[in-house]
Amino acid sequence: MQNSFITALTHFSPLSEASQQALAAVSRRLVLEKGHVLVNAGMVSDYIYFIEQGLSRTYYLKEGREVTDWLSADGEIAGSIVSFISRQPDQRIVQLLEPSVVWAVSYGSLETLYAHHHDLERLGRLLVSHGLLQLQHRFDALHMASALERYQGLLANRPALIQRVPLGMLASYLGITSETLSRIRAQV
Amino acid sequence: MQNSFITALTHFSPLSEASQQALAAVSRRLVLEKGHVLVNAGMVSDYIYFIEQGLSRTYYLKEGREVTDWLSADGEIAGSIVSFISRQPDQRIVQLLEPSVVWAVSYGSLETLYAHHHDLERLGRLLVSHGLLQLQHRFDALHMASALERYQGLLANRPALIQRVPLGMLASYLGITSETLSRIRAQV
DNA sequence: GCAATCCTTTGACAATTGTCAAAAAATTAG
DNA sequence: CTAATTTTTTGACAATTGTCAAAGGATTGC
Repeated sequence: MQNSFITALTHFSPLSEASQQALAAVSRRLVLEKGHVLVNAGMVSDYIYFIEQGLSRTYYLKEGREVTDWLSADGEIAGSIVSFISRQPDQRIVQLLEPSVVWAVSYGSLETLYAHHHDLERLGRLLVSHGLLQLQHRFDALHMASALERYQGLLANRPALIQRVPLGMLASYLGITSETLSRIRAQV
Repeated sequence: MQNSFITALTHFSPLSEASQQALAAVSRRLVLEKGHVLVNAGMVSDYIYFIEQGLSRTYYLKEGREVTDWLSADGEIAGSIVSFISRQPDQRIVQLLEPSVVWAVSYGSLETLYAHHHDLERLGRLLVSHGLLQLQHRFDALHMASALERYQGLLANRPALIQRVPLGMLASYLGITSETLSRIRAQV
């Protein structure tokens, strides 16, 4: 077991030596600068990313404004998940907010690996399940919650993001405006 | 291929005869009345359900009010997904809104099937992926959207629900109050 | 290091949505 | 079928949040 990416994955589910090597063979490690765009809008995203170190933001434009959909930091998965899974174009853009080290795996190579290695297919299922839990948790945090509750939830669950992500992006991540978040911050 | 449940699943991914039979052997078909509680709050949910016909609502209490988290109709999966996946207790309750015919499969039997049938593990991955897409779609529909936009989104995407689900439940499903939804309906 | 740019804060005000209460309508149970 | 219960609608008002504009800070690039 050689790299941080595969080490992190095996914490979800064990992998045979063969599977680890096959996965390592199709993963590429990228050292990228802040601002680099991992996925552009309007295309089918062919890659999924694992952030060894750094920070990415997934966002889209709604009525000319950027809406932050997701934030991924060290040890997490990043990408335009909807497009990657559905194999359809999507308007989401994925951009690095910090200089980052990421691992990239293509959809096609994953498909091949899944077909040949049951343990990787299982790992894939568990990773998607984990993603679903995370998304549901995020959904719950916004559902029927006030702007203050949303901010407090973020503070409780992902405090590091508050330091690392510009306020405007955090605001739309929470489904509120920058002005409202700025005022909440001033009060609390 | 004998039942509607397995037929629906094979539309996601093909299953060998052996897998189909193994799955059929652990699935139970239930004919239940309106109001029946499939999953109670505070416990680990051991079953996942497929609704052959009918309608279920997943909800929880927040400050004494019911918050509708999910609605599942004919041909869809129902249950307390968070608890089922995480194997942790959850406050969500799943209740039938109509007399329904559902198929139930236990977590334990699914685990066993996954371990022995790669094609079922793949199907599981694809089902969870599909669930993730649905949840993301629902999230997007509420993110940075007004009450009117949310209602119009529901009207566009799941018009049947508006006929079948009481207004109060639809309102909290959309993250708004009953009064607001009632007024939107009166205007549009 | 400094100018230019971008981001955040603050203010004034408007729009949206929530709250509480009561009436009207619909549904349920006997 | 009718009474009881629950749900939906409506009204009056309050609270929250959004919008626009401008000032103040911070960051970036040369």
